[in-house]
Amino acid sequence: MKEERPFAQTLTRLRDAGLRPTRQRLALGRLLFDSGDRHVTAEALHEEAQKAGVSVSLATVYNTLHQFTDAHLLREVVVDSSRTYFDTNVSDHHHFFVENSGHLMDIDGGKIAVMGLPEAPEGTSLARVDVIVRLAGDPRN
Amino acid sequence: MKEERPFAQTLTRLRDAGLRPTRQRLALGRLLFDSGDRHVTAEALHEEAQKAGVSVSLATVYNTLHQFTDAHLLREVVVDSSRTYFDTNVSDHHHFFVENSGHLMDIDGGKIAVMGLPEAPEGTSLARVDVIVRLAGDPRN
DNA sequence: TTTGAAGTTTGTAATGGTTCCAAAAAGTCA
DNA sequence: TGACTTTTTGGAACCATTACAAACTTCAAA
Repeated sequence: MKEERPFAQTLTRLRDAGLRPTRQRLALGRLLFDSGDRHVTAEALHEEAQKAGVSVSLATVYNTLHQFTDAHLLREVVVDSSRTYFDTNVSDHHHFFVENSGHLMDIDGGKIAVMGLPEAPEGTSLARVDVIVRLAGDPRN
Repeated sequence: MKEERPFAQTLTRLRDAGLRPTRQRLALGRLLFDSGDRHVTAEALHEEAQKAGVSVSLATVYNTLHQFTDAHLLREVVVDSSRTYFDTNVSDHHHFFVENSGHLMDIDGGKIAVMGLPEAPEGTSLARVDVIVRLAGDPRN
């Protein structure tokens, strides 16, 4: 159960998604998937890549995040109209959102149940139910 | 139980909120509150005002929407990162969001119950729980 | 291995919703 | 009315995101 080769895991994910394993996608994939569940913005990931010594343009970060999202390797979380978050956790779950710090935390989907949901109106079908628990942050932070 | 004077209702709301009843605020207030629950974007309300023959700048529409929100006459709904919706329904409720048309519908808060919510983490307090039911829209629309 | 077509990346320009700003206009109250 | 405060306004500025066309990679067939 040890990591054989550094890129092996991400490489497989990319192949399965039909995405060419380019240097940039591999590097971003590693940053995103090699360390548990994460919530990132494009800007933040870009900065992180720079710091890790990986040269990727911001445009590519955006492209990649969207391609990963289309391939269901990521999920977009809409909580704040000023920026878009991408979540590496694509399983059934919800979020805590700390309003003033912009910090996101997962809430396991198994823990929460939404009762009494109305039917999807005529001509539409249910795509997803998002529960966002908005928190007033501690001003001391 | 009839409407006495056209602006009376909005005027009272403004006074109660400590907002001066200017021509612009009265006009926007009427558009917003005189016809049931509504979900508007700044651009849409601006256009609507123009069509109704009310001259208001877009900047004022933004200012007013925010002031109304601060005064709890409106509530902001975050469902789509590309635009901000304002909701004239400030009571406890949730939303249907039709993903491709951008259409929002209220779901009465009494109908839905969220079970199993975790406690707010140390140093934060619960501000609000938003349930967003995302719908795949009918492509025929 | 070479080659060429298709897919990717990149810097930069463009977009679009929203906010900022300082001057002009309107509301308030004695 | 006059003096003062709050609002409104048009236009510039902002900023996250997207668009674009040129340069660069990838990949598989020859």
